[in-house]
Amino acid sequence: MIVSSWNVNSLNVRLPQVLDWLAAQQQAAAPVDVLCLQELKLTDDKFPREAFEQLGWHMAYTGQKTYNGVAILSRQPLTDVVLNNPRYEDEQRRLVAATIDGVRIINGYFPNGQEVGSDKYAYKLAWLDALIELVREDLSRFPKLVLCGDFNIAPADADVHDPALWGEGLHVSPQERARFFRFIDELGLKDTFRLFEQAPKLFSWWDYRNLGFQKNQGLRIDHILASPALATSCKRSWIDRQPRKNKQPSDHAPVLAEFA
DNA sequence: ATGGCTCACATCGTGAGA
Repeated sequence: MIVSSWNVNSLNVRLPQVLDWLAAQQQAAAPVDVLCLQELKLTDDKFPREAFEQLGWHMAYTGQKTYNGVAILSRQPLTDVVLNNPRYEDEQRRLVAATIDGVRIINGYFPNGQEVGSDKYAYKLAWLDALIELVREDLSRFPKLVLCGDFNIAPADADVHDPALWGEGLHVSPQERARFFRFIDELGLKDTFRLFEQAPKLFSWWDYRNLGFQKNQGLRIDHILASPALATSCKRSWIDRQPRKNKQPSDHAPVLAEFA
């Protein structure tokens, strides 16, 4: 099973690119089985369900106008679909979970946080705390579990193009990183990307401004975490930079992980 | 160097993203 995650920054704008990307993956030796999307920026009635259904995809999604919105597309049917975190009252549509072929998939668009110390930052931390409890609970029911999406956290300095520049700011602050590592150290999840030898300076997001992509001034903030029972079968984990080279690209690139 | 770009909006400047 290949699981992928892509913050598309408006599914309205990016739908043709998503369809192109999926078609290209179909040509690969091991095609994508699951695609988790974030930042749909559209309400459920505007979700392009038919476009995906025609291609045989099953899906679950929850969206809102202008902001947020998440979806899971799957070749196999989804069961036990949960929209949002039942443990956290939230107007913002940031979480969708489903079980696919015995694997629990939790897809999140984690809050940005805007600025360390702001109200939105406090919301980010509280949202993370509630997610940790949700994942803890799900792990007891689903030994094979994936937590993926746009975490808006760069876990380590290796995930930052210029650690000195970013300092302890948003996406790299100790409080955000501490929560990321609770998934790892406390719940036992593995950052699939770091299970393998990787080249330096590989990122999943680059600022639109100032030629960020061309200069590779990016962050690795999109992640695929896997439970211990699943991580043992992880064969590779990588980032597909290709779509970031598209005309009118998302500022994020898809991340992928293959499980035997 | 905090801007620069891109998106959405009961748009034509503003807020948000990261």
